[in-house]
Amino acid sequence: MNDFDQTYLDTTDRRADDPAATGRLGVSPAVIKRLPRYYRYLRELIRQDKLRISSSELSRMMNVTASQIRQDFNCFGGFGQQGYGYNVKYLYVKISEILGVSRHFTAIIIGAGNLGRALGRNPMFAKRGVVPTAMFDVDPAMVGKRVGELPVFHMDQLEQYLAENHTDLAVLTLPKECAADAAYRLAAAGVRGLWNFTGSEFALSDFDVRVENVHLGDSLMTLCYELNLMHTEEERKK
Amino acid sequence: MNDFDQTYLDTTDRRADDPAATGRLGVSPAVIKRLPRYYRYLRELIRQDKLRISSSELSRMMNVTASQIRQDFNCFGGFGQQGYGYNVKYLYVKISEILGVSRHFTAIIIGAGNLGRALGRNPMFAKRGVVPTAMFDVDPAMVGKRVGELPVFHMDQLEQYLAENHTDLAVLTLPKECAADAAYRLAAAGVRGLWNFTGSEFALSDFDVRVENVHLGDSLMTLCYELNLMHTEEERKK
DNA sequence: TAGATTGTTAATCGATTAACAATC
DNA sequence: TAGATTGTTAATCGATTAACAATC
Repeated sequence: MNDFDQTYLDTTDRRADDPAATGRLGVSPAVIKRLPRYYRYLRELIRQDKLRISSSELSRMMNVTASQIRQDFNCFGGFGQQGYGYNVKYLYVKISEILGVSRHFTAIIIGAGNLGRALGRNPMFAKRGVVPTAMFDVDPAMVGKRVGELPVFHMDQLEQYLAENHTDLAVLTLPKECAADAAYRLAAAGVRGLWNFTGSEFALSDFDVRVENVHLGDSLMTLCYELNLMHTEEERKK
Repeated sequence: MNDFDQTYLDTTDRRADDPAATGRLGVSPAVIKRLPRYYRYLRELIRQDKLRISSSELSRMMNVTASQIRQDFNCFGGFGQQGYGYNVKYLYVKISEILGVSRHFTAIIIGAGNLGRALGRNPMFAKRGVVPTAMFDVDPAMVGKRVGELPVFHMDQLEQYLAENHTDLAVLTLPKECAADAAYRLAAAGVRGLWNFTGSEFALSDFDVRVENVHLGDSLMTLCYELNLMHTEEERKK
């Protein structure tokens, strides 16, 4: 570690009184949605043993403007140093903190169908500090089995399980029709985040719960739109 | 069908000369990303046998402004009728056309792991007019088997298969490390769309290929950000 | 010190919302 | 015709980019 790194890393909350620095104040959703991508690229830079990076170098890698990168990082109080750039590890740690990677949130998966089982075995959770602890289903053929490391319980045991095991978030991979009911039960039992793959859009106005909807079908359709556009244009040219 | 419907549906390309009407001219990505959601809600309205809907009624259902709905639909030339609203079926057909649902795009799945197999059995494709035809993998234990209806071929057979079977898009569910290579082979063999679940971001500048990246991990992390924020705020209050 | 690069303000761009005239 | 609701223009809002002074 060179001299610079020493001084650089010694930035003990220079702006603790600035709400923006602690991530409390409203950071725009557009910025939030970009943070995980920064996280991925920084992880890769660390893997490559890169110590520092400038906003312009990162901008070339990620295909965004250097301006945007600096603006984004500054929403949280400035992680760089003029004339030097950003210390990769420090930046990675800071973004990890903002994203709660080190909190090690616990998760359960509701619905042990194809998608639920695929997600249950996915290393994605571990990479992001999320710990899956169990799966739930109503199918007697699944209940009592294990999916990878995860035990599969019956949905009837949900409330009991949640009372005994602190659970931060639930992944919803059950049929659309059961989604709203399951979401209500989870929220009522104190689960704070729902990662919703069901395609059902429900309201949980009584509870302080965050819902992240993943509409795989919507994503597929935007691709189909592009393909359709290509076809239409080609036909027009003829 | 009432009198109105008759006249209404008889709108044979009133604006065929207007580029916006045919969807050729650049429609903003923000609008495109909302179309699949309209598609879903309209499908539901049809299921409920609803014949007409106004922008304000739809706005209440979907939690967006009526203004936005009218603006969005008007990017494609106006599907409504003053004083009446929108004919649900007509609107559904129009949006389906824009999204290419009736083209029946063919798809192959590259990577017969957990996620690939889960997607291969997912009814999502059928609902959106996409027809999966085969899966590919390098694992001898999978090659030759079937996943649901889909035969699993070896990756070595990819080019031959594509030469013999017209394929519009490929779903990438193989390991990150193999993604760029597979993407290049697919593009070179004429596949026009890639639905990329690998987390790898590759450039295919030599080809006219559309790539839709699905970063499940990024989605999970934005949820974690929200949860982390809740925790931080609660701790602050204490 | 001189050079580099951030942090930050100002300018631009795009997307959303409001308003209302057109018209069914 | 009168009422309703779109299509469309104008106003607002937010997000991105450009520019540059601060500073390491």
